[in-house]
Amino acid sequence: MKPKIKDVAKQAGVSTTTVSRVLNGEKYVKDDLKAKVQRVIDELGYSPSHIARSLVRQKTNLIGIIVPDLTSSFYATILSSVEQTASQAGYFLLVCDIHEDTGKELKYLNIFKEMRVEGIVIMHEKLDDEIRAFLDKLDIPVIFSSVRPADQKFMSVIIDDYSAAYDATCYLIGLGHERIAFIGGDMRDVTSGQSRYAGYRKALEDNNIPIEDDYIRFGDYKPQSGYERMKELLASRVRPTAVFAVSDDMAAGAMNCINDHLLSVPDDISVIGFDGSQLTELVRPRLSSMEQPIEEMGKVTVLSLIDFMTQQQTGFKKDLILKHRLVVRDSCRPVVKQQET
Amino acid sequence: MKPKIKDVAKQAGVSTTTVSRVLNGEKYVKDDLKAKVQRVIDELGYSPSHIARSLVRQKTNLIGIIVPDLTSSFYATILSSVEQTASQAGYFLLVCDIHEDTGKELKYLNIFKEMRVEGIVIMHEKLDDEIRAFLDKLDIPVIFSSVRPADQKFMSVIIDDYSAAYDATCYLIGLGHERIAFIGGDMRDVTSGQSRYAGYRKALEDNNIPIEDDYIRFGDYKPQSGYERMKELLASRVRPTAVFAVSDDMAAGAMNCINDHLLSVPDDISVIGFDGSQLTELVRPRLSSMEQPIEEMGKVTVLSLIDFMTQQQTGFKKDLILKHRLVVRDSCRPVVKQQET
DNA sequence: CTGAAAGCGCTAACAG
DNA sequence: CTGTTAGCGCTTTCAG
Repeated sequence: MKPKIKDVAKQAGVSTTTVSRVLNGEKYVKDDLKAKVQRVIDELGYSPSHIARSLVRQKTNLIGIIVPDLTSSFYATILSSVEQTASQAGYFLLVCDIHEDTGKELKYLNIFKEMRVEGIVIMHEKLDDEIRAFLDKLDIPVIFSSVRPADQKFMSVIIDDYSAAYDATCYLIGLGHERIAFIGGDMRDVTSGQSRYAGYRKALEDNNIPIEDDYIRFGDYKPQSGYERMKELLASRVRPTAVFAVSDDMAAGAMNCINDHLLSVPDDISVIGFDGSQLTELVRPRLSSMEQPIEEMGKVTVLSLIDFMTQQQTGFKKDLILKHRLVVRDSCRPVVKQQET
Repeated sequence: MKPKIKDVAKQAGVSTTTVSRVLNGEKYVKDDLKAKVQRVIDELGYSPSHIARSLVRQKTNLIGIIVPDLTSSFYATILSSVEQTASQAGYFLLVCDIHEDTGKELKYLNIFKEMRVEGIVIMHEKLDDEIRAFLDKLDIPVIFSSVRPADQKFMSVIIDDYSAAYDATCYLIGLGHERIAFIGGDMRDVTSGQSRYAGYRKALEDNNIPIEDDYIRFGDYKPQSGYERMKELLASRVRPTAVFAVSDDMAAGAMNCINDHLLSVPDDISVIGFDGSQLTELVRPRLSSMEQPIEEMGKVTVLSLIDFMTQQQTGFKKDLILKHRLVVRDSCRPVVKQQET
């Protein structure tokens, strides 16, 4: 089998303690001994067992992460940034892609616990009671990234989704639009569902634009749903002149739908997305979007989590609000006031 | 601190052995004892330490995976499928995103070894000598996914990239195209670089179409490079009538470039991509592409790896070749023979 | 059916 | 500077 520290010790004619010391780069080992031990280690191809170490050191250097859907570039990009930051800090990532399966989430949370991960990041917020209960009595630091569950108990790294949606809508209003349709997300999501919807409504209200229920639809953040909701929107008695979709994927779907109906973006209808994904530069016209600082979000998530893990300060937990930013590209244009009442 | 098996045993008035037995669902425990132990476990919120278990059982249930770039939807999608399959089989994933950093790869390979992962999947093939040497003397099963390093020593799950590229090119030829440009990948990649390039050349040769060096460019699989290589291609003395890009991302970039030059896809230039990513349905016109069975690839990768891990049959290692498939969408059209010599 | 005892591979006092 | 001695938390013979 694999060589163990004992084998190295015997082979080098020293005690396991000494081997352990050179392994961990401690001083107080004579240079010649150190060299000899190192040579034996290389010869044997010895590699210390992280497992045994974890057991005695009570430290695994593991972080567990729960992603809703790796197939989505938004989550994949955060994950990438999270991995980057974690590995730089000497932590390793145990990844679980739940694919909307709550059962799998609970199972993994349990596994994370058994694995003695030192921290957990969660990227979705549809917490059912069972999971909430589990999290409540869990003594491992948990941080939410890009979402914020209703409970105040957890730390979150997010943008101000309400303001971001408000700002996006105001941008459209500033361009002269009044018939502004909204393609929202899942209303069970407080962050990306409810908050963005509320921001949209508030913007209209503040500008004295009546809210037209017919212009409001909800999708699942994916392109296909954007396409289909847009199709419904196009069937409205009076067509909207602008659409705000709360994900770039849905916005892209909506754009395609508009095109397939022989209408033009932005000449006939302006479209604005949300997220600031790579897609914005790939579609034509390029998609204006309310950008989330995705990379930074991943980075801040891990850094805060590690902070939380090491400081042991179970009290003080605060949300971290990152800044959103409107990136104007080519998919929106001032409304042509043709049919002013 | 966290309760341990000893605490449960004491609390329930039994030995740790008994607790261990109910933990592992063994029979030979009286029902009343089993019930009592279970109750104590719940009360204490006891969760067995996977670490300690791994140490004694010599089994970690861990699989390490090395991804070149999670930001790419191709890899993210495979990863998703890999995770799905692994978790169903009771394995957990330790993920490393190397971001083209060979140093990080070696570091992670070492960590995987220390972690005693039971298997490793690698999704890129730029193996430098150091990594190759490391892999050679590693006694953990390794499988490559979507790529195949030059060495015969490793198992790979791939498509036949040569034939796929050949077929894609023949499709264009079948449409009457003769001025077919090629936007390749990294020629250091044997699978997606060299093989696809060779397939392209062979298809032209077999059809007696002279190979025009001016029509051959190489990018890095990303949209931007597709855009830029296309720009060069458009500057050719005689414009190509079709372009074969070896990634959908580059194909999409090329399409945008063509559009930005006020030319039309497919009226002026046909474009075919490679991979079969979600992007193909998102761009307009929808992109015809040589599709890789991405989901299946992830699944087969894990299943074969586990097979390899458990069978311990170090001999028989064979590549698994999955089938590619041309998916025709709207980005190609028969050439208009206007300037026949 | 149940428990005592011996490790899994390593580190951490504590002596020398 | 170096080695001895206990464990880390669990499973697993081997008796009873």
